[in-house]
Amino acid sequence: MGSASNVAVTSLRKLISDGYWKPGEKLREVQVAEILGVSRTPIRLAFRTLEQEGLLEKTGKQGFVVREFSADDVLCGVEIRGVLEGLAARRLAERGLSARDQEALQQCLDDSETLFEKESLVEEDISRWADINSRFHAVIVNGSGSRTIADAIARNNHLPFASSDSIIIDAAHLQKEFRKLHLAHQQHQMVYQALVMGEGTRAEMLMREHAYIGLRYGRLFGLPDALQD
Amino acid sequence: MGSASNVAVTSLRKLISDGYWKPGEKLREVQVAEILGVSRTPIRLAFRTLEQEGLLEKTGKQGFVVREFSADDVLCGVEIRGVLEGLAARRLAERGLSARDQEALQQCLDDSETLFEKESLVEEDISRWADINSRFHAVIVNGSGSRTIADAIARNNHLPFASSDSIIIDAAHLQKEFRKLHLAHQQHQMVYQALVMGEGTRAEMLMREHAYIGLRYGRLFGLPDALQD
DNA sequence: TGCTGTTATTTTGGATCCAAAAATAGGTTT
DNA sequence: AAACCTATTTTTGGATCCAAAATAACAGCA
Repeated sequence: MGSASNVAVTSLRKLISDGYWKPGEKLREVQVAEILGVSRTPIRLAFRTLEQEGLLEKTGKQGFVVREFSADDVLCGVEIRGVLEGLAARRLAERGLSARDQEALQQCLDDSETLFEKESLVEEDISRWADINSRFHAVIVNGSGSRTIADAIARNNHLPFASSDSIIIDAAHLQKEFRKLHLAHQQHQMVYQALVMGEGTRAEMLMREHAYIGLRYGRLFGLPDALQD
Repeated sequence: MGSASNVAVTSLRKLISDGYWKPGEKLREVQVAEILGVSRTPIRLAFRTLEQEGLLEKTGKQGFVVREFSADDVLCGVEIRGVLEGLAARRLAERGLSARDQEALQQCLDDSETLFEKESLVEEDISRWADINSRFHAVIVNGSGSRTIADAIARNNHLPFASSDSIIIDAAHLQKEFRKLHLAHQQHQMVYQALVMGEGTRAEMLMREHAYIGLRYGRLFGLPDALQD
């Protein structure tokens, strides 16, 4: 188990994402300390980290409040991920894929291929897809070969709606979601093609476009309908 | 004057950028506390902030060390700014400039126009240009209308070589630098044209290209010669 | 000499304490 | 009823204290 301070960061991130406090609501150090069963010190450290991540912000007055996000912020978070992952993909294509990377990506495509052989999905397929998707993006991000780029993407991913992992699927309508996930898979295939052919500009463009598919699952964030489908 | 903790962040940022500690060198809390004349508490808070900004990193062992940057990291920092400011410019062009924004940009262009009417620059012109350049970029970043994008750019700018303000001019060769700054000015003009005409894609592309001009002054960061001119 | 296990010292992480700043409540005046 | 000033309570920021972890120093041994 990690230090109390690191635990505080992750626990707080979850509490905030789960809506324990309303947007704009102030967090009192003593209250948070009691909830997590630690003293104020690790909480104060955690507040600084969460502030940098963009989940908290200083008020004009005193203390920190949970950051309020608009539908446009959600769109921007996704677009930021698009341009950054696009940058990573372009670099990967231009430097050339290692055999290891190419295999890993191929494996992702094979895995999702078997997933989509059926006509529809069952609930547990969702987590299978989440895993495949996560691996695919990780290869590209790390494949940029730049820690600076990877860090920038990681920072942006702290916004709970911006990460490529944050695709939320409506389990009640698996039939409808099938088409959408299948499209995501096809986009992965196209990106893969561009990467192995060393077409950096095309890989970048495809990754930028691919980012928007996350928005299609953004109903929970109050996106206008026009952006949803 | 701000709180001791905020002072610690800015003071530490400067100390690190000035090379007080070598890259990879460990920072001891008590030592830093003595240097800045405060207790360990604000230092510990500052370390967290600086870690998020990317100037410090946790070692595998214990404590924080100053992050070491490669020439490629410098390139990536600049490219990241390019895609993010490009995103901001595209949004600004697509939503349309306010009269206020258009005036502010026009004023920047007018100011630099008078700067480049002469055949060469004197030393104080450099700070004049730095101010103009800073204002120009600020209008575009804020013009995106998205705090999320502005924050992402601000975070990236914490890398001391990535900010658009970090153009370093060799005062010993003002004659040679003249051409480079003049090119930057011409790029500003092109960006302005694209913005007022509402050509988002072109504005984005021009901003991305414009970012690279910072690299031309990157000698101090050990960039390979091929990237310099 | 080189290696390993043990002890001593340093350094960090968390809790507590205290003072200063800020928010709140209450009462007064207009 | 609204604005203003004051007093009380709350909350934060910084310093200090203590324990645990980690690093460094050291002795014993192959």
